[in-house]
Amino acid sequence: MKLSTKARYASRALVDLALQYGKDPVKLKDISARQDISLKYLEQVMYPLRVCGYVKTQKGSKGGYILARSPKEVTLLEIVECVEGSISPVECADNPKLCKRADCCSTHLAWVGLKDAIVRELGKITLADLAGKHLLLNK
Amino acid sequence: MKLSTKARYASRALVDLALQYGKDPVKLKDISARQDISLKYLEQVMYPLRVCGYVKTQKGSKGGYILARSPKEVTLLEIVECVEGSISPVECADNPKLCKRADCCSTHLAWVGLKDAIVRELGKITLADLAGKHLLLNK
DNA sequence: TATATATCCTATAACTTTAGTAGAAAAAGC
DNA sequence: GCTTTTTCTACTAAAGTTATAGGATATATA
Repeated sequence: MKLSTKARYASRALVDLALQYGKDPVKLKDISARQDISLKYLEQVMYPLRVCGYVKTQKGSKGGYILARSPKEVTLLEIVECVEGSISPVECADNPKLCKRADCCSTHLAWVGLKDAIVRELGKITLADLAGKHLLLNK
Repeated sequence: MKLSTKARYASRALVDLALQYGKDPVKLKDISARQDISLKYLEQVMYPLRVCGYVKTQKGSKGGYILARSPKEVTLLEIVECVEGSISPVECADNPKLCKRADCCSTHLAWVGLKDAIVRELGKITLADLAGKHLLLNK
C-alpha cells in the first residue's frame, strides 16, 4: 500500500508551482534544486501531468512550467491518479467483472469501502491547502 | 497504492476460518480449494498470521488451522499490517526522522492524514463483520 | 510402530514494477 | 547562430511480488 515516489514527487512539484501561481513560468531545474529531485526524473514525472492538463509548459529560454488550473481546483486525488493510475487498492473495486467472486465476496465490499475512504481523504486536499500550509510551516 | 495478493488472500482465509470459528481445525487444503488459492502459497501467507498470534495450528492428521481470537476482536487493519508490514502510504508517516524535510513539508501532513483515514477505515472492519456479510451474500 | 496426513521452513525462480540515467530532437528567446 | 529549456524514447539496475518445490517435523489412528 505504498505511494510511488512519482506520486510524491508530482505532489511536491505541483505545490512548488502553486506557490508561484500567476507568476512567470518555473524552470524544472529550479524545482529540481528546491525539492532535491533529479532533473531527468522530474521531467518524466511532469509528463503525465501535462498530458492530463494540470500544467502548461513553455519551451526554450525563459520557458518552464506553470499550473494550468487554480490551486483551489486541483486535489491530491487527481494528481496521484494522473501519475499512478487509479488509487484503488484492488482492481476489483474499479471493475468487479475482473473477479468472478466479486458479488459473493465480503472482503470485496471492504476494499470498496477502503477505496472510498482514500478517495474522500485525498479528494478534499487541494494544492491551495498545501501551499497555505507550506507558508505556515516555513515562515 | 495496491494491496498485495498476500494481504487479500490472508483476509479471505481468515474470513473462511471465522465462518468455522469454534469448530474443528480447518485444513489449509480445504481453504485452498474453497478460495482458489494455491496451497503452497497459502502456507506462506498463513505463516506470519501464526507468528502474530491470529491463528493457532495443529499438525498432523486431523490437524489444521483455527482462529486464535474471537472474530469480533480481529480487524482488517491488523491482518494487513501483519502480512504487509505498516499500512502507511509513505515511510515518513511512521517515522518523520526518515525524511529531513518532514517538519517543513506540507505534503507530509497530507500523507499522515491519508494514513489515518486508512487506519480508521480498516480498523473498524472486523472478521465478524465480514463473516456476517458473507452469510448474507451467499444465503 | 508404521502409515497417512498436515503443517513448517527454506530455497529459488520467473515476472513485474520502480527509480533512475542517458542522449538527442525540437522549440523559443536573445 | 547560440543558449536554454522542454520533449521524447530507450535503457538499466535493483527491488519487490507471486508464486513453485522439496524435505523436515509433528500428530492421529490403525
